[in-house]
Amino acid sequence: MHKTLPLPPLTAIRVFEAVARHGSFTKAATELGTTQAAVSYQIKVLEDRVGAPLFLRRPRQIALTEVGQRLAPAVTQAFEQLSEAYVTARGGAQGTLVISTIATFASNWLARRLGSFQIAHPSLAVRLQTEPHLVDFSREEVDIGIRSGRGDWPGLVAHRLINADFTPMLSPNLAASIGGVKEPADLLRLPLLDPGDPWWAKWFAAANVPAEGLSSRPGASMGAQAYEGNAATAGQGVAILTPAFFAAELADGRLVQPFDLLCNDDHAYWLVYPETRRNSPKISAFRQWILGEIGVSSR
Amino acid sequence: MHKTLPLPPLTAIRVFEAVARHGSFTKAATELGTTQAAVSYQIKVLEDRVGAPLFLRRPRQIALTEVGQRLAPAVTQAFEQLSEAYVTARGGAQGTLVISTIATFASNWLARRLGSFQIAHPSLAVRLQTEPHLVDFSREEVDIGIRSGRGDWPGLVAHRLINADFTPMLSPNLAASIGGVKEPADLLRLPLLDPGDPWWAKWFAAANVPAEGLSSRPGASMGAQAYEGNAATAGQGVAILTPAFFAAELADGRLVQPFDLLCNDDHAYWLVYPETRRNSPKISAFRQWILGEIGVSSR
DNA sequence: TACCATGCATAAGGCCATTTAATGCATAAG
DNA sequence: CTTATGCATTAAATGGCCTTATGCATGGTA
Repeated sequence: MHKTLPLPPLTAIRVFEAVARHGSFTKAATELGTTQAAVSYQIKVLEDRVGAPLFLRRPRQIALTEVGQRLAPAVTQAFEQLSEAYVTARGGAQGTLVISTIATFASNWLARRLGSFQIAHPSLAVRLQTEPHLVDFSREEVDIGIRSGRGDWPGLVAHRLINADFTPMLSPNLAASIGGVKEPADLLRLPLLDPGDPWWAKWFAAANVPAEGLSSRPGASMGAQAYEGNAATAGQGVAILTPAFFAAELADGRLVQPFDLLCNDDHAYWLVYPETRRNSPKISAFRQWILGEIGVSSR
Repeated sequence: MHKTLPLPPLTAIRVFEAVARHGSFTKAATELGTTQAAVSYQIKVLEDRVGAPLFLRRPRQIALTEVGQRLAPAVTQAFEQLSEAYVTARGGAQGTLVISTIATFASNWLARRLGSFQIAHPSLAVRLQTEPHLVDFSREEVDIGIRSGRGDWPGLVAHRLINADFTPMLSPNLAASIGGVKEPADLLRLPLLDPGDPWWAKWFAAANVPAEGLSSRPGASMGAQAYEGNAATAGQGVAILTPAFFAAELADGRLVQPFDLLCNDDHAYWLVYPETRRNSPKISAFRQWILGEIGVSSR
């Protein structure tokens, strides 16, 4: 077993490296953005530690001693390696954006638009992972999250993206099958998708339609808007959905929203990330992009 | 031209290296001889600089992030290189002792005894260089000097080795050739080596012998005691020499010192080295050795 | 389930390493 | 001989870093 010799102060080594490279205290000071006196001091510190002079002080010029000559190349190399590793790490840190979100948002909103972000930031690799729970940024390697909630997470910055509004939606054909949906109560004559969803009760209450025993009605509980939206588009029933997630279907007529009445249960979808990383370039880039997208789509 | 990205604080990098190696803030703190809080602080500093977390904080355990994984090996390697270079430089600095002295001292005193120093310090390589002038330690790569003078050099430590006493010496045969040298004036009947040397005038004055026109007497001016000593041993004349330099010749009878009268001109031989290097191991070793030798030989 | 041990985060405060500014000194250049 | 360059040195100011103390979350244990 051998005891490791403690390294001399790294500041001194860094200064030495610069001096050795320039062959001048003054020039090294300039490169390091410090004063010649500080350089002189640090070299003295290092010489004390090494136990021998590192430079010969000739008038208007210094020269490495043998000891200095042996030390300098290795030190320079070590610093180059450090610098390279740091730059690489920093680059890598900025080159991949990991997004954690929930399946609904990913498939109904993000998937369609993410391409424009990647085109705008070709050097950024995006890794999209869908997870059921809000990620813990201190434990998982995730840059940003998109989650529903109230926007009050401690330590996190949260930007409201879209409200979790909901309203019934169905295919035009299904509506026509009963001669059109004129008033809320008409919906009860059609199969409801996932009738046990509390959103139904809430919406019918807001519409002043008595609707008991909803949960006992037949209907599959699929639990994710994406699936229910597909089912509704296929004409299998009426779904209660968030319009913002089905802007495309509404625009091209695959789905219709028979009533303007929107409900919401106080939740919204939020973009979240740690406060401490507010200024990370890739996070800023994504924030700027997604808020822009929201602005566009809500017009 | 590319602008070099300034490295993050090296303290933080060093701490990171230890943490990455141990996989623990606490253990790294122990290795570094500091507190866990300091480690936590430095890691945070570095994470700010890199722009991304380097560790995932799992309960009772941390793990490197991808960025951290990319950074860690290179950093460890760089520090190993630094450490190795430092140890090597330090070893080299302590492994060679450069002595600058004058020819007389080297040949008449040092050469005979240096062997015992090298035996006592087999790992120390000794480089002996003879130069006419007192070396400037800040300009020449020299560890210690041996010079004559008054011992009052600013910035240097000076140990008095031997006094530059002088007294006439000659071979026993030469003395016998005139029936023995009984009193100082007898010397004037023999050839003097380098009669122009001011030492002769000084010594005869001290001996109360009138001796004018010494410099006009024939005789070679060799200027170095070593040569004059040899000439005297060979019986070519009387030399005025420093007894300490000819202890061996006096001991075995090759030379005799006819009179006890010693003169000196206020000079002495000194061991000198920079004050700042007083504690350098190799300098201490040499100082201890040579002062010991002086003690022995002056007994 | 309650309690204890482990490990990292955070806040406040102090200290010392480092820096700066000013000056001196030696030498080379003009 | 004068000027310019470059390093050394000093004292004083600064702030980065460390320490102490405490909190928080988790995992192990009775």
